[in-house]
Amino acid sequence: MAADPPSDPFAPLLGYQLRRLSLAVMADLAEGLQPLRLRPAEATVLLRIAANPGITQSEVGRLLAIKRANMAPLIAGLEARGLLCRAPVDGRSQALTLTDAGAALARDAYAEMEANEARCFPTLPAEGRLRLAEQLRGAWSRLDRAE
Amino acid sequence: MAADPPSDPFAPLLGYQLRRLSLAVMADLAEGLQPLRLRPAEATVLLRIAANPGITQSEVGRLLAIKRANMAPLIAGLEARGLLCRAPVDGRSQALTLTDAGAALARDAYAEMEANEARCFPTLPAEGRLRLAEQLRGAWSRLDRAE
DNA sequence: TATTGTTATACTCTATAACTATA
DNA sequence: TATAGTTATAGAGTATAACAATA
Repeated sequence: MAADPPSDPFAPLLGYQLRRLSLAVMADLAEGLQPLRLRPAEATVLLRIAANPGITQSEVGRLLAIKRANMAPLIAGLEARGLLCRAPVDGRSQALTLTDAGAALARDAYAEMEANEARCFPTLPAEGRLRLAEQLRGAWSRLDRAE
Repeated sequence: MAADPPSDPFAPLLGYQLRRLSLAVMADLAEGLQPLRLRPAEATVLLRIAANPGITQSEVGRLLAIKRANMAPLIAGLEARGLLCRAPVDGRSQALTLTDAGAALARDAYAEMEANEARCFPTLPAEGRLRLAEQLRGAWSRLDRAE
């Protein structure tokens, strides 16, 4: 067996390293959300509605980069669990708001996300974390616009 | 319509921002690899074998975090296209090496990955890119070990 | 014409379980 | 017992196309 670790063609590739880290963080988050019976995508939808009561389904999709076609079953599932309500606003759009149960679950979900951050980035100070988050946000924002 | 953009609960969450950026970068890469008829996972396997001729299938999986069960059809597909060869090493393991066509395609794939990096991170200097890549690698390496 | 929401469907990657064969 | 490879299957997220209803 060779003692030398082989050269790694992916070491300098930010795209690859980003993906590996993102997958590891998501796996930790998915596990943490399991007791709440929420998948990561469902949790983000819940938090988005909590932050924007009355937002429409397609606007949630635009903000979270989830296609309309994929929003439909997501919202239907959350509604079936009594976590959110729909109220027609103009005949084709519906305003989404959380029920009390939905709001409570959203709070739990956010607490879990913060716990996930603490588990995954224990050494990074809060300041550096925020600055890095802003950099990442700027990068994908530019890319999404370029498409 | 409200003029104020709503508060963003995800702004400070590194996990969320990492995921959005990773998805945007991967989408760009997938598009760039399409002319080569390679999916991102196939390209990484090809590059890993190019860097480690004679590596076994399960070792590739370990290095790339791809489960054995998912490696099987991946390798079979690449072999069916004449991109790699298998040579038995001990009756249950097989050494993987690229054919000439596979090696040529791996070079093209790596060129595309570098082009992808240039498109996605145009402002980041090479030095900062490498330092960030190392940080990300350290982070997921720690997380993978903790599981 | 454009937008909202929906359904159907497919693709990519990941996950587990179970099996065979070999070490 | 542990490992290598395989098969089958399921889950999660994403993608496109097409449709009805509304603006």
